[in-house]
Amino acid sequence: MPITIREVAKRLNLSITTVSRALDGYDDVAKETQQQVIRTAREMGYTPNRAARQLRRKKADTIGIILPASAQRIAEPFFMEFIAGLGDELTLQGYDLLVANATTDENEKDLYQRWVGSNKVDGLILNRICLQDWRIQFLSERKVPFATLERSNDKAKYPSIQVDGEQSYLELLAHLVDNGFHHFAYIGGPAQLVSQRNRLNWIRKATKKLELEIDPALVVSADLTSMGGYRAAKEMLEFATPPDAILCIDDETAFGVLHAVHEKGLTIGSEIGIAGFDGTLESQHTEPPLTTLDIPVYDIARELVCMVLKLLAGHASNENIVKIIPELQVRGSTHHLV
Amino acid sequence: MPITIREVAKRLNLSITTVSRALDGYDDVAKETQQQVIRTAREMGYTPNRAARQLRRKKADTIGIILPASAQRIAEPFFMEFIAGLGDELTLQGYDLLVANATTDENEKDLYQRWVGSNKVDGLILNRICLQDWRIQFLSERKVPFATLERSNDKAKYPSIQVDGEQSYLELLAHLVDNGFHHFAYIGGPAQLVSQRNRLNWIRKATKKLELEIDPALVVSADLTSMGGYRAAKEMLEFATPPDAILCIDDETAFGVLHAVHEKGLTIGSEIGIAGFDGTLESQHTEPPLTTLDIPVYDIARELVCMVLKLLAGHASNENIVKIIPELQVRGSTHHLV
DNA sequence: CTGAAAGCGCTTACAG
DNA sequence: CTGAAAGCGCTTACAG
Repeated sequence: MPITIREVAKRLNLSITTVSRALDGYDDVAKETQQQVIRTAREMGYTPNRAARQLRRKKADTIGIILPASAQRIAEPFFMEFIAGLGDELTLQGYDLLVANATTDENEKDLYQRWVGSNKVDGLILNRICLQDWRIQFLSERKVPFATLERSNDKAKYPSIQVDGEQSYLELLAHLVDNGFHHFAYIGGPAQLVSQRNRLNWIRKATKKLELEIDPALVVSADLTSMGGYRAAKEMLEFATPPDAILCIDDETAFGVLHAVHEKGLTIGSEIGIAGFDGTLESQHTEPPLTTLDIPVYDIARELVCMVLKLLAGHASNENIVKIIPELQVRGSTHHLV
Repeated sequence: MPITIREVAKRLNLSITTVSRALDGYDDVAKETQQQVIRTAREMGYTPNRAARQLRRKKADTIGIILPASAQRIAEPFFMEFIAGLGDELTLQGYDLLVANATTDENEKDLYQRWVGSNKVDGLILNRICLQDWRIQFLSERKVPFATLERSNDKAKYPSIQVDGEQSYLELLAHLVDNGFHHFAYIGGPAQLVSQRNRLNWIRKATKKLELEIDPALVVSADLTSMGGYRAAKEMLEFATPPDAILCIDDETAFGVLHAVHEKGLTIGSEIGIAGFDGTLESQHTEPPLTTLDIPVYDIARELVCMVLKLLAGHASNENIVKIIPELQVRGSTHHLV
């Protein structure tokens, strides 16, 4: 039943061509006609049919994000802020956000294929990038615009935001040393993740620079969930020489670590230090509040949207790389208030 | 460049009519023809163009959710789990989820108008229902299928899930009393919210039944954010007779309360009790873990999806109301381990 | 400045 | 069992 352009045209005794052009603001329409068309369309409650417009323009006015199967749940704070940022910026720019949560790897491929093949989205946002990432190859081949958080090793050209944490980790480790911590552990994620490789590298560089040792037995991989962090911490706290500082690949992992350490009965901030990464909103409200390397997740998401939309508009270099430097947020989990 | 039905037809020397019907599984197509069509389509990587199909069928295969302007951020744990549930169930059923985050009330109305007017979505999911809710009237008038979490006072007919916490609050309060707490506070949300009215009612009923008093000065309204909970708690902890137990409208509010109480230096679980509502994943990992009235947010979301899809399929009573009884999760925030 | 017409890629009565 | 044709609601050369 929605009103169509034809009905608006009939009411005004105009052709649908003129109505269409008036609404789109073409300048070859008489000012007065345009005014009338716009007013009447509004009065009648006309909204252009999306499907028709899409079919004609071959554009969906929609950007998609497919959460990787490896993510347990969208429900993690990081994703929440990320999606909020995407949604806000897209809405602002008149686009829509299509979200899917892949359940299995197969299902994930399927989703990409369907969305791209059926023109459901004009572009995509990717995160949790892997060192070799089939998604990047798939989309590049098909020339579908996309932007990513972190870059893979693939040779393709695409805009992205890249986290540069070398200096930040140096600051974090120096801070920990200042507060009397020496015996470091790192709880990371799957080895194929770019962020895992980078963060571990930065930690190694920083420890070398500060002339610290890091026990290989204390460098472990969890799965970016608080449950994973909990289990990993549980285990290493029973070692003969347990760590006195635990660095985590992200805040979510750190939440689980906090829990495990509380259970162990250690005083966080003095007996043991814990640090996360991301600076999620939740990290402010843990007990004690979590020291973390803060990246502006919400703004990163918005920037990624801008990158893709620029690609769509055609006025953008394909190789736009924005660097983000994490900011050390010192909170109670790594230092002792005297 | 995507493959169209025409190209598949040409390759097989068939008409597009036959190809279309073969793919849709009509039974008036020769078995063998059908097999061939399906195989060839797959080989060629054919995916039906969504816009064309939508235009023809007048169906978008998409369900939408517009997060109310009142929600500060999608980034809250509740929304995350909710959206995860919606997304998972929809993907399973071959539908897509369209998400928008309204920024202002105006913008919110606008979004509803656009999505409905332009046929972008076949149905909607609503939450944060108000006692009088214009969204429900708007959608009912236009006969757009929707399902809600909580019911408004409007007379419209629509499927919904309703939380019934009367008994649960009685259990919670009895538990608190058993643990030596008497002086209750409630930090709620805006008065127009159905959940605010209900939860406060249940608390009043329970206190009456248990012959407890509740100081009117300790019944306050925050805004369903942890910051709001933090501020409200900060304030009431300075009262001449502060509460020794704080009930919160949701977990998010409780997170802020925990923070404020930690700052005050009180021992949570013995000196003061704190309880939330929702049973979000995060509530397990606070310090101490948060006692809460747990509702299965993820499953509720999936059920709401099923309700709307049934409405779309035409085989559903419009007045399907499912009741959910919150389950008391006793954790460290309200009791003292001896 | 305005309109008649083609066509985007499908689905679906209708005819054979 | 298969195909020719209409039409979903737009946009956009093209003609006037």
